[in-house]
Amino acid sequence: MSLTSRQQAILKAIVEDYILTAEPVGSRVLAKKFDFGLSPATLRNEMADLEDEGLLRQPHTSAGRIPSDLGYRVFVDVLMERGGDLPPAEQRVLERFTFDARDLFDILQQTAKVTAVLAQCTAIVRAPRTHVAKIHFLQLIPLGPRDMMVVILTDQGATINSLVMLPTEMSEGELGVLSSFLNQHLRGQPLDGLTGKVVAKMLEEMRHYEDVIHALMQRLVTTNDSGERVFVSNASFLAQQPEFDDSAKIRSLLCLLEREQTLAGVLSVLGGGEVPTGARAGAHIAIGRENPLPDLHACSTVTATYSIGGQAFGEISVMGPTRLGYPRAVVAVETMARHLSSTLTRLFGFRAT
Amino acid sequence: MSLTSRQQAILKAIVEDYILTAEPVGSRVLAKKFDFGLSPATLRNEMADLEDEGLLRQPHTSAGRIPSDLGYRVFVDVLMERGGDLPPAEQRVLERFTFDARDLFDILQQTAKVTAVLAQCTAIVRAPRTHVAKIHFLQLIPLGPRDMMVVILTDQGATINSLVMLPTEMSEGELGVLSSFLNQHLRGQPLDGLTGKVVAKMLEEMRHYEDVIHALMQRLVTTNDSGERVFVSNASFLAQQPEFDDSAKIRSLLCLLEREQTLAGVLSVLGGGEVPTGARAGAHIAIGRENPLPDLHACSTVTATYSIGGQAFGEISVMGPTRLGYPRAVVAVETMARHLSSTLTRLFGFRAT
DNA sequence: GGTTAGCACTCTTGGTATGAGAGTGCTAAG
DNA sequence: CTTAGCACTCTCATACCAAGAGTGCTAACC
Repeated sequence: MSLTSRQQAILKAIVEDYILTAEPVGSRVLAKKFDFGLSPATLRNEMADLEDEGLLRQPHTSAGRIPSDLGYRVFVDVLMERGGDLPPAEQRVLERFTFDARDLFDILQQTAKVTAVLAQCTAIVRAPRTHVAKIHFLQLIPLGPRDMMVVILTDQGATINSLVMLPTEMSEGELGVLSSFLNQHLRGQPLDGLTGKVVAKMLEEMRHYEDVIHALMQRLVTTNDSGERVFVSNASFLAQQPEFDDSAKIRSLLCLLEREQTLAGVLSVLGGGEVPTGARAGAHIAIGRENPLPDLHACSTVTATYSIGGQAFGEISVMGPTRLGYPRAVVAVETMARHLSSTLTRLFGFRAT
Repeated sequence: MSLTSRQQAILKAIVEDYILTAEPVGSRVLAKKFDFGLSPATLRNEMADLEDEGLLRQPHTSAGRIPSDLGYRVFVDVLMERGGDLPPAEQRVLERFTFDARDLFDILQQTAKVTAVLAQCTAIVRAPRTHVAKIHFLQLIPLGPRDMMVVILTDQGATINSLVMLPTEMSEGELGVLSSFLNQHLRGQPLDGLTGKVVAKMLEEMRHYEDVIHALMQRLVTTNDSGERVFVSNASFLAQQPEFDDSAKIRSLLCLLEREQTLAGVLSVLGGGEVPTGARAGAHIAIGRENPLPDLHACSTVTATYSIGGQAFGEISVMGPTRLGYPRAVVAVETMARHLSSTLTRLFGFRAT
C-alpha cells in the first residue's frame, strides 16, 4: 500500500473535513472546498482507489466517503504533523492555570479538567494504586475519646486520611507520643509491607499500645485495597457527538466511565507503562477497534504517560468518537503530561533524597 | 378537590403501575391488573373525572392515562405510605456497608454510591463550603527545600491538604516548630477569619517567620474559594430512562450534573436548610416543575438534610424522571441521612467539646 | 495515459397514504 | 350507579413515491 502524494493529500483533506463536519464528504464538495485543480470525476477515481485500499468507506452507496479506522491510522501516522504547539488561545488557558490544588488527587482532577478544555473532548486521568507507595509522613489526629484520624502522606504525594476506631480510650497526649513514634518507625516503609518485621519491631518497643497498633495496621491494609483512582472530566462531550445520538450508545459509554476499575485498566493498557523517553512524551493513539474494550470500538483514545522523577506514574487520556480532533488531542495530552510530570516531580520528587 | 376513596384507589393504582411499566395505563389493563370489581367503562368515567381534576393526563387522545405532576403530588402527599423500612434485601446492603472511608469527602462519596443503589436511581450528596469551618488540627509537612504541605482537619471533618511554596528555605526542624506554634494559635479559628487580630498576634510572637505565615494565610484564603463539593453516583441511570431516550435531554442533564456549583445550589434550595426535627428526618420531594431549574422540569428529586450534632450540614438527594419510585426513594434518602448524620456526629461531633 | 463530461443507477430522506390496534367518550340499557 | 356497545380519534408501522445526493462507468478530450 503505497500512496501517491496526491492520494495522500486527498485522504488528508477528507479526514480533516470529516473531523470538522461529521458529514460524509463527496467528490463535489471535496473539489469545491479544497483546491486540487481536479474535477470531481478524477477525485471519484482516486477515492475509489483509496476505498479499495481500505482507507475510506461509504456509509451507503450514494453517500460520500468517510475514513475507515485504517484511514485514520494512516492520517495520524503519516499525514498529520505532530509536535506542534498549542494554539495561542489554548496556550493562554494553560498559562493561566497553575496548580493551586490541595493535594495529588486535586491536581489530577484539575489536570483532567484542563485537558478536557484543551483537547475539547472527554478527559481521563489515572492515578496508580497507593499500595506500592511508601510512607513519607504520618500523623495521628484525635477526634473523640474512641476515634482518631490518621493522616499519611505518601512519597507519591497522595494523602490518605483514614478514620480509625480506638480499641481503648486514649488521651491527646498519648496519641501525640504514639504519633511521633509511628512516624519515626514507618517513614520510608511501603504501605503494603506493614506486616511482619516492621510491626514486630514496633511492638517490641511499644508493647503497651499493641491493640492500637494492630487496629491501625489492620485499617491501613484494608484502605489499600481501594484500588486505582481515575478522574473524568467533560463526560457530557460524548453525549454531544452525532455518532452517539443513539441513547443506547451513550448509556454504554456512560456506564463505562462510571466503572472506575475498568477504566483504570483500560488506561494502563493504553499507556503501556512505557517510560516516556526524551523531553517529549509521545502520545499513544488507539483508533476504533484498536481499543481494548468492545464498548470503545467506536471511539478513539489518545493517551500519554506522566511520571515522577523519570518513573512512569499514571496516564492522561482523552476520548471521543473515531472522528476525533487528533492533532489538537495529541498536543493537549502531551503538553499536559509534560506539565504534570514536572509539577509532580518538583513537589513530590523527594523520594530521591 | 376532594377525592372519593375509590378515586384515590384508582389514582394510586395508576401511579404505581405507571412507575413500574412506564406505559400509559388504559382502562382495560387497569381493570385486569387490579381487582376493583369494576368494569373498564366505569373506570373510564372515574379516570375522566381525575383528568378533569388535573391529576391525570393523556399523552394523546387514544392513549391511556399517565399521572400529571399534580397527580404525583397527591400520590406522595396522601396515598403513599411513608416511613416504612427498607426491604430486607436493601437492609442487608446497608448493614454490610460500614464507612470504611478515609475522610469526610470519602464518606460522602460512598454515601452517594449506597444511596444510588438503595434508591435505584441517580444520587447526589452535597458538602457545605469549607470556609465556615473552624480549624481543628493543623500540621505542616516538609516536601522539598521550598515546598511544604499543610494538612488541616476542620471541625466539620473535612481534611484540607494544601501545597504551599515557601518564600525561603526551611529545615524540617524549623517547620516542626512552626507547625506546633501554628496549631496552638489557630485551633478553633474559623477558616474565613484568618486575618486581622489572630494573624497580628501570631506575627508578634513569630516575627521571624513573617513571610511564611503570610504565604500560608494567603494560600488558605484562596483555597477556601473552591466552593461547595457535590458527589454524584449512578448518573448513567438517567440515560436508561425511556423518558430521556432523546439524546438532547440526556445531554442537558449530564451537563447539569457536571456543573458542581449549580448542582450544589439546587440541592441547598431543595434541602431548604431545615434542621430535621425529631428522630426521623423528613425527605422533601420536588416533582417536575416544582424543581428550581428548567433542566429539571421533567425530573423529580427527593432530598433530605443530614446534620452533625443537630446542626444542618448538607443534603442527600436522588434524582430521576417524574415517574420515580417515590416510596423506595424516600426510604433510601431518609435512611441514609439518618445513618450519615449519626456517623458524622460520632466522628466529628467534637465541636461541642 | 491521465482527465473530464455525461448519464444511468443506487440509496437515503422526507412526505403522504393506509390499515391495524388501542383507548376513549358517549349513549342507552340493565 | 354500572355496564355493554359503538363510533371516533389518534398513534404506529408499513408501503410507496419523488427528490436529491453521490457514485461508477463509458466515451470523448488534451
